[in-house]
Amino acid sequence: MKNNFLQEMQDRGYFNQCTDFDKLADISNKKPISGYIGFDCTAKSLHVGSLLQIMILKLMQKYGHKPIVLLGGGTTLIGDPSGKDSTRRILQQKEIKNNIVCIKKVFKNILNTSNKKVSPIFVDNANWLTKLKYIQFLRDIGSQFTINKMLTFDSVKLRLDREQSLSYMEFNYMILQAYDFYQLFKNKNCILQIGGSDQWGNIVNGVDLIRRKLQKEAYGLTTHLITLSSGAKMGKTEKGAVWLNEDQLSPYDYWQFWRNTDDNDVKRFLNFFTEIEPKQIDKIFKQEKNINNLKILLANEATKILHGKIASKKAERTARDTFQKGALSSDLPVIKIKSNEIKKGINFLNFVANNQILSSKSEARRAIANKGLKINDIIIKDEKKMLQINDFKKNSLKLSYGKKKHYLVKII
RNA sequence: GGAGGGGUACCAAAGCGGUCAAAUGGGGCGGGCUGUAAACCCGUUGACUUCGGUCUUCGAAAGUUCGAAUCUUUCCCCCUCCA
Repeated sequence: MKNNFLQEMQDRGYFNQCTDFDKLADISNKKPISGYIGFDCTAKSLHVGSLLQIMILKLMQKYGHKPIVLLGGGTTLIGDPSGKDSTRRILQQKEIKNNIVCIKKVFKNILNTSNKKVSPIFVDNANWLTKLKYIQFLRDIGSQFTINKMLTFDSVKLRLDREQSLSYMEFNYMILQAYDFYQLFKNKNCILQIGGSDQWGNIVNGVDLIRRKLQKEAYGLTTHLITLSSGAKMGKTEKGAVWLNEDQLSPYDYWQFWRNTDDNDVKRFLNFFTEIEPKQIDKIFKQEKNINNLKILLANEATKILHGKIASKKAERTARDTFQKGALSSDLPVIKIKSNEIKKGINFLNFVANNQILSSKSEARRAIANKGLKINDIIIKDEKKMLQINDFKKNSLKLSYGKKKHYLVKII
């Protein structure tokens, strides 16, 4: 059985496994379906680790299916033990609510919200989970699960094998996730749950629960977890985690993240994180031999999806100006200083520490000792340096920390 | 509830009265090489400093001592076995 949506899932390398591939293909050939993916709300923004999942929601839209975005306001109160060594910090409900508001923005940027047929539905499982009655829930839902089976799931087993504690609270996570699927199946006619391969157990539990309680078939599908060629964890820039929200990571830094992709990951990432057709990607790879041009393509396309065409172009231009021409570019982060202060001279160490370029004066001293700080591409050697008016050209100077972090200092 | 083991920097893990701001490895950061890549090599990794030092840190608090991550007491937390 062939289905365009699932075919592209495979072509792009998203697809890992499915509870019943053929039947799912059959159903989605006949009519548009609804599918959901759950997202954690532990931070104010998602990061690239979640981007693959969002791309899948986008792909559903492409083929006319309806994506449901489940923001786990309820499950985040508990914390998913999958793949974690220790219990996470427990967040307050208020904090989670705020996180949800912030996280939603990204989905609105990336997904198609104008076409009513495929525009995403947002749900928050706090709406039903926080209203559960304990005894009733145990009788209705808890009775459907056996501890024997639950103990065999990796999320539980690995923790126990490594002799790390797993609280009863976390142990319940998989039941709640199964219950989510059950709720969405009943109320939103959602027949599919998608997740990373580490979610397989949780997803299967949901499918089982639906079968037992409703005698109906739901489907689960998982994606490969992204690994880097280097084996490192994906999602780091010069400035830390790769957040998707613009206020946490600028479009320029986001662009830079993709620009710095490992050679061996470029092709996979073009498939994963752009909308260029897989066949087209093959063709481009045959034509373009300069890997750096392909990285620029990746950066442009990926940034376009999240921040839009204009921001993407601007980031590319800034990168070209700073790296290739060594010139000042207006899109670099700007630090403003007052003209009367600069006339007196500003202690450079203080300046660098106070503007969050480095976290302390000691660190700044070290950076100078390691030849890491530059003004207008000239290495600073003297830690007692004072910033002076003659360091500036036309009221501005380029301050660099390392090779990739640049700032524009302006006199106002 | 009983018996034992343990809590050290971002993580893992040594140290068990002074030479400890604390070995080593990983991670991070900077430099070199290069292609804004990988690999590799070098440096660095508490804060402040007039570069002489000073201050804060080894689960928490109190104490012994000229001197404590190291010894004592109390408390908190984690793990294993038994009940």
